[in-house]
Amino acid sequence: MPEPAVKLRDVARLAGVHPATASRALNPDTRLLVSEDTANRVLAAAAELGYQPNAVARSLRTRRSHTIGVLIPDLNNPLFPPIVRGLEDRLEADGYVALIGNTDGDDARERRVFEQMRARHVDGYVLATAHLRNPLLTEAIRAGVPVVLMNRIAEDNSLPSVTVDNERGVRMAVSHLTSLGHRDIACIAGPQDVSTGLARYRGFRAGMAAAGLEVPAHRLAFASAFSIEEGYRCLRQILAAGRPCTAVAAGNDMLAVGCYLALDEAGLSCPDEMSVVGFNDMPFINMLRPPLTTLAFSHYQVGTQAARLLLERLSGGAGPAKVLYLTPELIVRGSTAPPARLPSYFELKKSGRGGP
Amino acid sequence: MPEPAVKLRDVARLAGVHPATASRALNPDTRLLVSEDTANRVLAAAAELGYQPNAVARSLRTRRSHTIGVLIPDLNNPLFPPIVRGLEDRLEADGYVALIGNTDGDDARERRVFEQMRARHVDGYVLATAHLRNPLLTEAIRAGVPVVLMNRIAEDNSLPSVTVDNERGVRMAVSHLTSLGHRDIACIAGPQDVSTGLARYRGFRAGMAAAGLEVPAHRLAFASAFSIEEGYRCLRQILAAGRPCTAVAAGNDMLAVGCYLALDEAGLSCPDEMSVVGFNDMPFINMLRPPLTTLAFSHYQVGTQAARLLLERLSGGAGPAKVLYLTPELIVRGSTAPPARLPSYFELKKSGRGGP
DNA sequence: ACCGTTGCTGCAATCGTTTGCCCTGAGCCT
DNA sequence: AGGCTCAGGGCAAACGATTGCAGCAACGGT
Repeated sequence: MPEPAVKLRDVARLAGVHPATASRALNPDTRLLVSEDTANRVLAAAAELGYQPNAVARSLRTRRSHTIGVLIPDLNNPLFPPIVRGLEDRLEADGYVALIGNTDGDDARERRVFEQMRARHVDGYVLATAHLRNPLLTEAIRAGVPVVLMNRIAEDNSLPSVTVDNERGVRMAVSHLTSLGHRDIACIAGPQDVSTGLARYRGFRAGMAAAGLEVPAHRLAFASAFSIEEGYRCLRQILAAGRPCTAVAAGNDMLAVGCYLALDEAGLSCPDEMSVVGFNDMPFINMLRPPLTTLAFSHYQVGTQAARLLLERLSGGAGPAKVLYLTPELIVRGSTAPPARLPSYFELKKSGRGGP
Repeated sequence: MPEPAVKLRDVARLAGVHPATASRALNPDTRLLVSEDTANRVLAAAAELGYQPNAVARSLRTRRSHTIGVLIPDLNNPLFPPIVRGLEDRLEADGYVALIGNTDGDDARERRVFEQMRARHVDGYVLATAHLRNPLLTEAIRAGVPVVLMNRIAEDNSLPSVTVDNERGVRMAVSHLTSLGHRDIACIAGPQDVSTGLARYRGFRAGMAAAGLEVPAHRLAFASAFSIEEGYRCLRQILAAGRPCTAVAAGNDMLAVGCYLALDEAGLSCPDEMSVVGFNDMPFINMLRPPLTTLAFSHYQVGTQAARLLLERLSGGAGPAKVLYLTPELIVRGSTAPPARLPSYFELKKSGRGGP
């Protein structure tokens, strides 16, 4: 027995006023248009009936759905849940809810989800999937819907975004490694068509240059995705080159985890024979053995800040797009140590250790 | 320059028909009410204009929002992202989207989120937060909104739900431990007011009974939440009792991770001095050292099945509530091994090892 | 005493779709 | 030929809120 929902009409009737008046009394912005006396009567009536405005009807009339579309690559990536939590918590405070869409890095799927959201008239988008050049962006802008970028930024800084200072982070990582005594440092760079991949790679080159170190091609690999598999593949590739190195800077923690697998397979121990440093300080990454040295920033805050930027736009704030950079913090854990005094593992390998 | 959205009226005009006719032509269920000829004209017009129906207006009229409210304790718990993905993927196939709400195990917050969703007229709920007795349940049912339970079940099986066979899983775990030679097995049980906590504890008792083993009170601890902290606290408590045991069955993987911390602190090695088994096979749990022996089931499938059950209800399927039990699979990894031949660590402890 | 102002409230249109109902014309049967 | 059914499609009323406009009192100023 579904109970009939109480609507504005009922509240108005109980308060003895016209629905229009009730509407004004209920909305804080228009409350001053009605006398305090009737406003109170309406409020009381609404409370008594347990009135909940019909969000759908309201959206239709006001053309605001109080819904935000959030596009992320994959919720299963542990980086995203805290970010999403931050977003949702902040949005909720302003009466908005988030619609989460996973794109799996697939352009077609991204477009589908985007359209779905558009049909539901989301008031704005938060994108964590933006490639450096992304047709969706121009499309959304043309439709007049505010967009905020998270974690990644647009080529020309033309959109509000919140991200971590990636370049600086990797420079910190490199400087940590060199101060431990490493000179032969490999790099597994992320995809170069997203801003994080690019900026971190630039950070690596800058850090190495600042230390006066070379970056030979055989110590460099480009992952096609920020995934464990790619990290594994890339480190294998570097090891296969047969030239010694004592540390590797990975484009993010997932790639670093892939490195762990490749090291295991090669029978190399971390950090004794190879130091590894990641980026992101994902949840649970500190539970690995060895716990990963990485660059941390508040994921939750990325979410709340992105929400803040978007809410600003939604409430009419115009002006130039703000780009927020969070400062990363180097968290030194067990995966980095001074380079071994032992003969390089490449020598050991030749003498039969290290397995297939 | 926001471009004006194309609406049904425009399509109708282009096709030279009345909006009502266009509506019927566009809806596959009513298409047979218009001649094939006009239907095609309408379809063509819609395609040409890139018509996207206004979901809000439709919802208002049809009283179906094609939105599902999903309540989970915390997205940050790695168990949930795959479940949510399963849900979303399955729902999307039927044109539904999910609204995710995190309750943080807080009743007040749960109620707020629930109301929020009700105001948005969600067509159904999927709850992963259900306590054995939950006022929200009766409320939703009274409002005539279908509800499906995930991961946990209702006291009396009165609601459709999908869960893993918890009791059986833990019996498998216990039998694995006993077959390794363990006899002194501790248990860290989860909260007893949720079905998972209760069923797994029952499974433990059943498994021990089947093996003819005792469960003394000092080898039993009840966690107040499925958290790392509680796991840590509980194992500490058991170790503090000073009575030997060689294995511990934890109520889920989070509790097991807490056990790892307690063992580290006590200077005990896993699995040499203490075997640990978890439940859930959370993402990344296999990356720990040692990799955790645990009970696996497809989280993704929990989501898809829950979605399926709900969609069934939404399309009018009545009948008794189905309760789906997935079969767990024991994944043996490095955290379990035969009990040590060494003198019990409790002896070692007395002789000064094992820290403060 | 009259007029303008101000403060409150009601009226009705509107947002974009869906759907019950009615109308029209064609086809068919007797 | 008349009356029947029936398919096809238009009309208009919803769904439940918001909001421009107008009415209407009370009030104050000259």
